[in-house]
Amino acid sequence: MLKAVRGTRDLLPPDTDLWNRVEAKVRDVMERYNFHEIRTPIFEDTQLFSRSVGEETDIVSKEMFTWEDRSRAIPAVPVLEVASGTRGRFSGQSLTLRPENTAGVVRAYIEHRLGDKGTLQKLYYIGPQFRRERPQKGRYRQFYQIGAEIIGPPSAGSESPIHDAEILEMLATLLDEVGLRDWQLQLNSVGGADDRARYNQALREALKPLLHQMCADCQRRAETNPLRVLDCKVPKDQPIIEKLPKVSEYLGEASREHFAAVGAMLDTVGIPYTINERMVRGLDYYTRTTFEFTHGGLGAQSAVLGGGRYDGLSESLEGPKAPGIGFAIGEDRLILALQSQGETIVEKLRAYIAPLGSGMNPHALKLARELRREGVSVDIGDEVFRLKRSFELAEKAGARFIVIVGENEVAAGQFAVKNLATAEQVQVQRAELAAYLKDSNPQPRKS
RNA sequence: GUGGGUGUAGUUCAGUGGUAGAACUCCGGACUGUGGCUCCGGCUGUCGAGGGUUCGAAUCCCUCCACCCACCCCA
Repeated sequence: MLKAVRGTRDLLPPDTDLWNRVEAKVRDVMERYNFHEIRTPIFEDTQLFSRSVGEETDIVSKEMFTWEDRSRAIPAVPVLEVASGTRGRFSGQSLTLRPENTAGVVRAYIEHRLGDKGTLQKLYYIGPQFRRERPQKGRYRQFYQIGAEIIGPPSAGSESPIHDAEILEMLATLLDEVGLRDWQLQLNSVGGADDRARYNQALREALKPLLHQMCADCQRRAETNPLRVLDCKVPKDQPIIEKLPKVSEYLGEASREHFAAVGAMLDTVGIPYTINERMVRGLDYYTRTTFEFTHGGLGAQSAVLGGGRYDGLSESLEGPKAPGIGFAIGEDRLILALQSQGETIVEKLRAYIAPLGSGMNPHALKLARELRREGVSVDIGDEVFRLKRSFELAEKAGARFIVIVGENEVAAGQFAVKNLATAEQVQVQRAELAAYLKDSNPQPRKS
C-alpha cells in the first residue's frame, strides 16, 4: 500500500475544522492589526536560504530538500561529454523547498521594491514549510507556519521598538483569542551584528579553559556556534554555563536602550514575560529582540512560536536597508497544544433533513436548497421508513436539529423540527424554518 | 545522523511453542412516524515484511521496514 511519506501526514476532518477555526481567527486578528497576506512560492533558489538563514546552520547544512532543476535560468554551460562525444549538458539551477518563510518574504520585498512605497509593510502568511528532520511529537517534515513581518525603510520607523512590542502584544492577543491558555513569553536581545560578534568571541575565550569538563556536544558547539552552549541541558554543565559572560553585558548602548524600551512598553500594556538570556535562536539573521512563546503539553518541542528582529537581512540579500521584525507560529504545534487542552469543535452541523418514506427525496432536496441558501448548514439523508434510523444518522452527523420531511409535513407546509440535545420538538412553518434554525442558541450536547 | 519503545480486525488491545481472540465500531434484525438504552445475529485479519529453528511459530532467532518518543535542532 502506498502511504504518506515519512514526516508528512494527511489532515482529516474533524481536525481540519479546528485548523480552519484557527486560521480564520488568525485572519481576523491580522486584519485588525493592519497586516495583509503575502503568498510566496513554495520553492526558491537555494542561495536564498544559504545567504539568509546561514550556511552553517543545521537547517541549511543538513535539513533542506534540495534538487537540481533542468533550468535555463542560469547561463547554460555546455559540458563536453567526453564519452559520448557530441552531446552537451546544461548545468541546472539548484532549487529548495522553503524551510521557513521570512527569507521568501524579504526576497519579494526586494524584488518588487516594496520599500519604495515609503511605508511600513505589514505582511502575513500561512503555509507549508519543509525540513528533512527526524519526525517526533510536534515536528514534521512538512509542517505549517503562520507568520508575520513588519519591514520597511528606517525612515518609515521600521527600527522602532514600538513594532517589537506591537508584534508581541498581537501574539498575546492572538493566542488568547484562539483559546490557548497558560502560554509563556520568553524574551532576549542578542544585540546588533557587532555586539553578537564580540559576544561570540568572549564566549569562545571563556569556554576554552573549561571545555574539557563539559559534555561532548558542548565541545563541538564551542567551535561551530558558541551561543548554542547556553542552550545545553546536561546537568553537570549547568554550573559552568551560569558563570559564562552574559549577552546583556555585550550589548551596545543603542541595543540596550532599544531592548529596555520594548520591555517598558510590554509592562505598560500588561503583557507578562520573562527575560531569558540563555534563549538562543538558530537562524543567523536574528538581531536585537528575539522571543519565544512556549506551552506545556507539547512534549520536548515546547516552543509554539518564535521570532525576532532581522535588521540586516535585506542587505545580506543585496537589498536596500530594511530593518524588520517577525515571527513564525508552528501551526501543527498550536493545534497540538489546543487539543491537549481538550479543545474540539462542538457543533458540526446545524440541521439534518430526514426524508420519510417513498418519494420524499425531491421534497427534502428542495427544502435543503431553501435552507442552505439562507445560510443554514444542512445535510440530507436518503428516504427511510424507520425514523429511528434517521435519528441515529442525524446523531452521527453531529447535527443540532433534525427536520422531518414526510407526507403530512409537505401537505401542511410545516415541518417537525426536533432539537437533538434537548429533545424539544416543534412544528415550524416552511417560511420561518430558516430563521428558527439560525436563531436558536446552540445548547451544549449531552455527552 | 544517534538511542529507546511499539507493530495482531476499522479502533483500542489480550494472546510466551499446539484450532487467532475480546471490547468498541460497522452491518442486519427485534423496530415502516421519534434518537441516545437494551437484546439477538453477522462481517472484518497476508498476526509489519522476508528468512531461519521446530512435527508445529503471532510466540524463539536473524535481517529489513514502518510508526511513536527522545537526543540533536527548531516552529
